[in-house]
Amino acid sequence: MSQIDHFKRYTITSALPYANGPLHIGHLAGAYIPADIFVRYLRLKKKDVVYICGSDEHGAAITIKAKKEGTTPQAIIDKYHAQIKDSFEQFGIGFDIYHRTSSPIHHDLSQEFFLNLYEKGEFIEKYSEQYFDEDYQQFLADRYITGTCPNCSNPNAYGDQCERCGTSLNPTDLINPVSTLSGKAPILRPTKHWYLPLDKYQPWLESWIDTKEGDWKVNVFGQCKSWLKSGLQPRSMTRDLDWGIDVPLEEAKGKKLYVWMDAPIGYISATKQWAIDNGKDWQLYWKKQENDADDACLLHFIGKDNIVFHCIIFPAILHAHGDYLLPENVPANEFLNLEGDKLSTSRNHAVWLHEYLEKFPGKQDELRYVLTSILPETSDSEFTWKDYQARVNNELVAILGNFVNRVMILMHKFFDGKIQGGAVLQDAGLDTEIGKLYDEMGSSLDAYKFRQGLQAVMDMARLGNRYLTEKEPWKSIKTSEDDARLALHNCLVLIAHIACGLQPFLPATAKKLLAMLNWHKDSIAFDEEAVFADGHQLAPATLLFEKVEDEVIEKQIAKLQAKKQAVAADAPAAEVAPAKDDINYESFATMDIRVGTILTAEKVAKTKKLMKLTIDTGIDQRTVVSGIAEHFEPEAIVGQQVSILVNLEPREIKGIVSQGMILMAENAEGKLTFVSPGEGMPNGAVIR
RNA sequence: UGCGGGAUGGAGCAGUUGGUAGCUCGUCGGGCUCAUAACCCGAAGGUCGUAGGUUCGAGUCCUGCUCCCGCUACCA
Repeated sequence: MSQIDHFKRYTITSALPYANGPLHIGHLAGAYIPADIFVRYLRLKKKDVVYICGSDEHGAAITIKAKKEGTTPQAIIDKYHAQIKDSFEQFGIGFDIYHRTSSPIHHDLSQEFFLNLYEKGEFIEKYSEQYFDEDYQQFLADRYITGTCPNCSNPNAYGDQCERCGTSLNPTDLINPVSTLSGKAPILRPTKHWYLPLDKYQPWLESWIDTKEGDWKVNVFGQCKSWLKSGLQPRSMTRDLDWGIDVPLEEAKGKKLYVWMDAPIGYISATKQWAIDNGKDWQLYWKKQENDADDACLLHFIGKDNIVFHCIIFPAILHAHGDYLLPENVPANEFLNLEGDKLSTSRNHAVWLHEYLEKFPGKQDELRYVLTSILPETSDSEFTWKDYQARVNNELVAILGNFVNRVMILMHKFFDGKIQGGAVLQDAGLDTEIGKLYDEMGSSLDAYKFRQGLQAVMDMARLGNRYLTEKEPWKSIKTSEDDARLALHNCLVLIAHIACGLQPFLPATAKKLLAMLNWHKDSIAFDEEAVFADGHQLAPATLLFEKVEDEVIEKQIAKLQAKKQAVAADAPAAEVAPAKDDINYESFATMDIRVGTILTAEKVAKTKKLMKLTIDTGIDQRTVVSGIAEHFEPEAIVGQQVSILVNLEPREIKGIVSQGMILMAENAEGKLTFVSPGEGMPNGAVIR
């Protein structure tokens, strides 16, 4: 039996999509399809469940996007909220409410949370120095500051991250920081912020997380333990931004709540709105009840990038507030890759949901099926169009669609689609098998094993194909009409069961099946008996799925490649680094650059980028460690003449003392070449 | 460098509390002809990354190592 079966109510959330871009299949596989299946499953078990989601509409990335597109943040969120909501509806994700964090009810509740913690004295108030733009009279979000990366010298690094070398940064790490608002250098100015003392909650969090061992998925539990082990730090819950929810304090004028403070509260405010719209009491779904047995079961479906927020920070906020339930489970998925590469919004490497819906009308369940089959439940998984084609053709069409089609056609051919004498399952073996598969589906879903659950339902169709081949009604019809009829009636009952089992996974297909059976309504509960009355008339046979032709997927693959190339062609043009500030000759003359020759080269073990080189500088032979291993093979560069800065102070890198720096030319894509002298220059020759 | 996850027949993956290694696809052979050239049966193919250990018995537990993915560090 499931451990979560006993709850009175269920509050299910899917990660709030960020309203600065459309949805892609990675989002679906991470947080939406699993949750939707689970919710539909609970509903079939007649549970009291509310399924919550909405757009996350705050944070600096939205203002950045607005600025880039020359519009307002409000216009951005309105556009993407509408688009995302529409995609979800068309795709058939069955939220009870798809809300948005820009709504007044959400602002009010978020402020209430902040004030509650504030009045309890939970926050630590701290001043820190932050960059401030004097022209615009505002503090700058990390993303509003660009400068030279201290790591790789990329002149266009952002205040939070350098997109070339991937290093995460603090704004103060940047060399020559520039405000993207005014284009001028920002100044440092002290500012006050309110910090959530996660370190204070650490002991409580540890004991709480420990109760989840063996219950939560290993990837989630492991991540949590990892953070706890490294020690939690106070985290600022306020920001100096102009887009977001006002911090409800007089002295915090102009400050906003940290987006990860307000976003999870969005689950609660959305529930409130839903309760108002439907005459319910939202507190039953979120607050601790007098009797523990009356508590709701809170589940967050998310992708692995959100684990820390849902397992550490949000629970800490809820705990600090005190009245709220904590998540019972956070079944986070790993990532979905696409055609051998990470999904990427910025590189436009994605299958966008709205494009799929447009190009594959009426094929929502095909995508649901494929994504469910490859959900990244335990490790990252991969979507390819060839796999999509194979699964649709070999499984949906050949196994499921074909079985149904065989039965329907035979019924119409032999019996005009009419059931004589009623039909119940009259085959003990078949009955047992169906029962087993139902149990397997149920226990799989209870354990959040959606792939396995779907497999169980598909096995019902396999069972049907086997049964049909065994009974051969197309033969027995010639000798005994009753035998043929009995076999087909049993198959029809099996189809009703398949339709039932399919409901959580492929809701549209389940409805189609029920319509074909001419069932009295468009759903079957798990405890409903599959029975056909005497004289029941079946609807005409139609095909459930169509084969996917080669041209269709070739087109999609070509489209992905075209997008990639378009992005690649787009990018480099803009990226010529601006000139640095002037220096005097003396500064330049302090550098001693010589011609040298690489004598030996080997990759440094356990690093991706480092190469250990021995260089003949003419003066001596010395060791240099250089970050070029991703660009060159060691054998290929031995004997290469290079330019080397010889009077750079030695530095130990990975336990090797590096004495000097090889000069490299690098373009905007990060491609490297050696800076070498022309013919006939001896080692030790001076470069100036 | 630290942490997390992974390593199972050609490919993609299951293997719950240790007890004869499974599934889907692919391949090969056969059957069937109701069916969207679909379906059914059978076969080949794995010393479960590696070296040890615990145990009557380990894919499953423990230890070392190697490789892959993510975050982190490294690019003088």
